Amino acid sequence: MTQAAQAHDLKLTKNQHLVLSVLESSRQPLSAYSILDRLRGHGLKAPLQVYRALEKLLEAGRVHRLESMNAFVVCCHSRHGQIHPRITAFEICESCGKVNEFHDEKVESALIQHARSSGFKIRASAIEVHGLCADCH
Amino acid sequence: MTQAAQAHDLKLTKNQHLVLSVLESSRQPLSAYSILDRLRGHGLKAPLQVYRALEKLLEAGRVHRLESMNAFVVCCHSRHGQIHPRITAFEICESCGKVNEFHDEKVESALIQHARSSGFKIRASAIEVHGLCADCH
DNA sequence: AATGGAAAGTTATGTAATAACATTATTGAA
DNA sequence: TTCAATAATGTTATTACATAACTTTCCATT
Repeated sequence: MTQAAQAHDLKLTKNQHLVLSVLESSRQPLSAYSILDRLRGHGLKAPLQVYRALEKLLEAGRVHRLESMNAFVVCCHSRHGQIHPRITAFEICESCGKVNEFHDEKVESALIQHARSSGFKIRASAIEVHGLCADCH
Repeated sequence: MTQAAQAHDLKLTKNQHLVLSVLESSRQPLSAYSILDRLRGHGLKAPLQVYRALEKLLEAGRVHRLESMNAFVVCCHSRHGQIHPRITAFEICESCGKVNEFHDEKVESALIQHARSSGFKIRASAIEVHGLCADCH
């Protein structure tokens, strides 16, 4: 990710703004198609319009993709222009659907250390834990 | 996962055996459809035949699903009847496609500790690191 | 042999993502 | 301002991934 791409004050285009708004107002991760459904009233008609917006929002660090769900969530640092930690992890509640994004120093250093010892060069990671959140069990 | 499902000496059905064989003979993870393609010569015709076999193999702990790739790999403990560690992680090479399954005590305890502190009850996890393996960089 | 449950077969459909190409907006330098 | 370059958008079609619903076959047990 480039510096420019990390800047959170980049102007969003119309579609990017629409998609981000939908994600921000959702309490759960949304699939691209369910985002599309919510935006048909705003003139969006095709999956690509959503996927292209998501691509830019991902590059800009404003949303995350949950690989194990084929779904997207806003990044908890999306506002504020914070520097985003390197390794992001998610706790995903199978009951209420809520997602807790977190950054754990120990998880990160353990993965980095393991990579170093096996000669692996990390470029991206997907760390997704499924289960029940505190409210649901 | 039940005890019975963990037993590795369970007899496999014809389709389960075919699917497992294909995965074992592949140096890379395979999608369900590419498994199907390789088994058309053996009479398989429909995706469901593969997905059903995969479902059983996953339950039995003989293969893993890579969520970030929509693909499947044999479990490195598939033979041997070993007890499978709780938390499994993968280093996936973006150049040669090879997957390194590993079980890291520090990663596991960090995730468990974080879950405990946030009141989250872990049921499953997907930990997939993408990058370049030692051979490729 | 009868039967009950698991596996397999088959067709259709649902969901996720991208290809290919045409058009419109924006930007930035001459 | 004008024009070229780049980015974004729109549109249609297609590919890839996964499951629903229902039928038939297989096989262990009575």
